[in-house]
Amino acid sequence: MPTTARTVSDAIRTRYDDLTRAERQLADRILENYPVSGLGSITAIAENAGVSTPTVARMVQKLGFKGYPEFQSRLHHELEETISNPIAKHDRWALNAPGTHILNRFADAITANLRETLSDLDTKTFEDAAALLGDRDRSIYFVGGRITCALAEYFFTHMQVIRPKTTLISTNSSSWPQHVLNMNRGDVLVIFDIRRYEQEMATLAEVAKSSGIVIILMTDVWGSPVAQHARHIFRVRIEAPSAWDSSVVTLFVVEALIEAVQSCAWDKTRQRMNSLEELFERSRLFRRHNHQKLE
Amino acid sequence: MPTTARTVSDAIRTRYDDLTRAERQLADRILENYPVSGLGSITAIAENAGVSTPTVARMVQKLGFKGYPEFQSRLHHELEETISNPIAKHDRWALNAPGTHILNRFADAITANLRETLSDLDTKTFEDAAALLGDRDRSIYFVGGRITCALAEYFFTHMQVIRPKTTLISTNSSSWPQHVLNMNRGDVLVIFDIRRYEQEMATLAEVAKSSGIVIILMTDVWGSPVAQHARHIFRVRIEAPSAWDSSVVTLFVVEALIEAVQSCAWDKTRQRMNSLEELFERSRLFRRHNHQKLE
DNA sequence: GCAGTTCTGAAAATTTCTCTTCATTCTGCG
DNA sequence: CGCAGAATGAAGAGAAATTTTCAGAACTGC
Repeated sequence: MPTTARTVSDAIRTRYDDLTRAERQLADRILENYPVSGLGSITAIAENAGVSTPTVARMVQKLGFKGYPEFQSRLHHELEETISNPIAKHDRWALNAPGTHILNRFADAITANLRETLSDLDTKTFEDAAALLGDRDRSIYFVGGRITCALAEYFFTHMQVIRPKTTLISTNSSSWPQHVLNMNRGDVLVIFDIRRYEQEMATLAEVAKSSGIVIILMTDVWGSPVAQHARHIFRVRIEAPSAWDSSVVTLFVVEALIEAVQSCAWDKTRQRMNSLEELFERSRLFRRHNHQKLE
Repeated sequence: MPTTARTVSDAIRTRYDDLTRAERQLADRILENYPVSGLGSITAIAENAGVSTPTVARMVQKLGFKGYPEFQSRLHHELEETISNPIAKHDRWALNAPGTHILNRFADAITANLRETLSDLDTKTFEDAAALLGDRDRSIYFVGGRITCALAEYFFTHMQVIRPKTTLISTNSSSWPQHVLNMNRGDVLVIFDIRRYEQEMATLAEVAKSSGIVIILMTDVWGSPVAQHARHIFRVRIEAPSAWDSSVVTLFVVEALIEAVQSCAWDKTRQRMNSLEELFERSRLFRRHNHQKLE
């Protein structure tokens, strides 16, 4: 056992750079369901990772173990420590932190939020919203509040790659009138409005709706005033053991929507992404100049 | 496998009366440290209980298993269920959608990412990073790439409320030199660099480090080139059933850090937040003007 | 492209594990 | 005490796992 690493996972990570392709594939698989993954025989672990047994044997030796049996016995000991420690039972996510550590409390809260949000979420709302966002005849606009503008931006950045006609509206409401002016009947406005609802956001929604704009709203369970103007509403749980609300589940919904839209019309998207790739490549060349100056 | 018993321990207990002296001694030993005791080979378990290997072989057959391997594999499965998080076992999150619906697949992937990230995360890294970010003597700078700049912005927006001397650096690298110029020894640079690592980011890190700037890096498990310059590294799992990587867990870490920093020096933070509240109130009044115009 | 190197898995060699046989030991009872 | 019957473990046969070898594949640098 290497003296530098305390656990097997440490050993794997510290030497990850030295591993070969097949070995990394194996290492990833082991870490994926750690430490249970190492329970079975060398054959089982190899098959599970889609590599040959010699690869496993070689890697564990590379990691500093005498052989697979020693590797496995280490794993057994770690497992034993995790299991026999009563706190370790279920409620510990970060293995080397107490159950009350902020990381563990946060993890509990977020999974609860995710579970509750999803069990409340109407699949039809999701499908319909995805279909709207995927409709290339409609322009899409994104707007968020002080905190949520980062989410709007994240959503926008991805959608911009996937399809044309996407616009990010600044959080600063003074720019809103001209945006509304540009919108056409049937266009889609994605609004993020979460606790500390901003009154102007409701006004924006009202005005937009009366111009025939379709509104998709991301909000919390208490419901923003925008709700009455929105066609599709995502009510997300945002409670966290923190002075702040959590945006993790909101981001989850955003990412799921991105994937839904993307897979909807993969062919169209693909070509667009390739073209963009090239452009990014070129702009990277541009930027290399700047970085010369930076040095 | 006996149909009556759900678990191995059940099987042992229901047939305990039929066991012989040596078998009971063995059974007791197995139950004593269940289910970890059955991790090793039949030889190990026999020695541990002070009986011979045939005794073990006979007993497991008596209990209804075909042989020791079957017995052991049952034990492994039980262990696996105990270890892995019960919430993650839900095969359906969104109740009215099939298990293969994108929402459910995403939820599975994200909880797996969360679990793996947290079990790999060194608590000390977390504490140390939080302490750095909470140190009001140091200026904090945030920078992200094309996708991750939204995360940097989210982090920045919160930290800005919590403490002074926070700066968001534009993704556009042409602005970087002047920022580096402004930084002082001991200042903190939070870098988001995830897959599709950007070379200039590594250059920025290198330059910053040589000026005595402390770097905190949020990256994926493959490791960005920035890693060699960073003092604290958060390796986050980002795999999702999508053409895109998931930033959900990264955002989780960010929020946990925000809360850790905030609770660190709550008194100082509180006063600052109150002052800010007032300012926001006033600016809201400003904005009401705009919205009058909007109508 | 090509030579040299590294990586990889099939297969054989080796070790270890599991199970069965069988002789020995133990237990209960007349 | 001695015997029948069950229980136990030593030893070996057989099975499975682990390691090593080696030849082909993949990659790298020129």
